[in-house]
Amino acid sequence: MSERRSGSAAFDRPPGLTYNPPVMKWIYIEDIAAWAGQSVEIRGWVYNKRSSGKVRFLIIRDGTGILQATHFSERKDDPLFAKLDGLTQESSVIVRGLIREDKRAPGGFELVLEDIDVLQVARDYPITPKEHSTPFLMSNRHLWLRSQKQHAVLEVRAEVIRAIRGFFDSRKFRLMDTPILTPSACEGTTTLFETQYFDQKAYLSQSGQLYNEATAMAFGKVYCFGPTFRAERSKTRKHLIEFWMVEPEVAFAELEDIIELGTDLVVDIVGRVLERRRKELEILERDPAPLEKIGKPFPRLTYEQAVPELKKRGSSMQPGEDLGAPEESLLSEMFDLPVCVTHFPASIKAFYMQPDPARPDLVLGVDFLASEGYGEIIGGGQRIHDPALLEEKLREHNLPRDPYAWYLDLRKFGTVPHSGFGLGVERMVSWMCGIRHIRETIPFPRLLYRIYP
RNA sequence: UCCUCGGUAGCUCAAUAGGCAGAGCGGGUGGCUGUUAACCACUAGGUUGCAGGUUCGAGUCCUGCCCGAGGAGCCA
Repeated sequence: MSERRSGSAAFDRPPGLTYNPPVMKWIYIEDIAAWAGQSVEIRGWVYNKRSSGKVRFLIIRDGTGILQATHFSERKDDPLFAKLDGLTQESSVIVRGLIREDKRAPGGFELVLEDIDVLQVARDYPITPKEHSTPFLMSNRHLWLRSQKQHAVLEVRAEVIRAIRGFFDSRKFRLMDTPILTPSACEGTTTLFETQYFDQKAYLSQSGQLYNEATAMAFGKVYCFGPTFRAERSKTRKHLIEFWMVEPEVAFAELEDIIELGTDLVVDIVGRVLERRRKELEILERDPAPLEKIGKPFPRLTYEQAVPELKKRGSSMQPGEDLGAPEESLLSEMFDLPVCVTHFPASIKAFYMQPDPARPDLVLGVDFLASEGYGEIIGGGQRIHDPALLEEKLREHNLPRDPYAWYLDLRKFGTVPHSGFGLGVERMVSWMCGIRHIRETIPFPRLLYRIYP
């Protein structure tokens, strides 16, 4: 240990009050392979430690990876031993030493300790390297994020989001952010969070679609990507109260165009995750084989084709009813690929959906059901472009005309057929990761009975 | 909102038929020269979710409440 070189006079001061210029290069663990044979500095937290007489193993994480640091000494009173033995799980440290390739070390590289600065010895970290219950971990979500599996899920999430943005940006879609505070319901069916907007009521957005329709008429092809809020008392593994959704909208596009767009998007995301997040899938013990089968085209069924197939497989649903959770599972068991279900009865869908010209009782909508039973990942379709028909549907659904005046304007000034859909980011991530419960696919999930932390 | 299940040490759980509330992990102390959720020994740690009831005696049985989980409906 060299007091001067490491600037370790800071040991006894509160961290953050002094800055000691690094003498060794500060690197991240994810870049470790490039530094083999050199002495470097790693700044991170103690993940675990082990010891055996005159050897100490310190497992360090720095947010980008995990690295084993080692120290040997013949002397029982070795000053580094004293420091190492005082460390606890999640203590913050700066370690310096030589990077060496070693097959016995997890990850293939280890750091031979030369020096360590202890920023803080953490006391009583609640998450131990044994099993815990989900409620306990959820109450400690702010700390749970540090563990390897949660880390891997959120790396995949970041990759899915990069893939989505890359997909639309490269196809020259314009990103048009839609408002979160809105004056009224988008669809009028689901429950909205109400809030005060100075002297009037406002609602948290449950979809950017209606505004997307306006920006699509201004920019041709657009997408919005943001948080969405549903005040539904749903309590299942597929639902979050606050979730992220990407919604493209394309002027002049019809149902077929949007099905192709959705298919391309899903194939692109899956390919990207397989290409860049193999390591994370491995940590999550997610078998990549089912994902490797994903390619164009996806199997298609109309609602009316699906109903008898479902009955054959034991469903008790009545014609005219919407697909329930058991129906979703049955359909996804039929194929190795996501399934597109189209042409639903108008009665079970939103007011703005375009009726099928051949069958006015059906609408040109599409739901994409992920394979392996991960449920609906995309919902969308073609929107009504005829002004008179839209007015009629508003009346049928008992919706007030005034709040929709601007929406009706879109059909008044150069109306065109147009289509779009919404893709739920968390459902996509849970499918990619093979995680059954959606609550682990977002850093801080909002659930029916949980808003802490 | 409805149905089902659960709440015992900081955490994960056990406790025969109603009869002295226990173990592992984590913490502390000591040991071990290559550990991989290391291991071994010792040690501290309890308002059994809350309120009431039955009983000589309640973690266990009864009533009410609180909290949570799984599922349904709704959807991405």
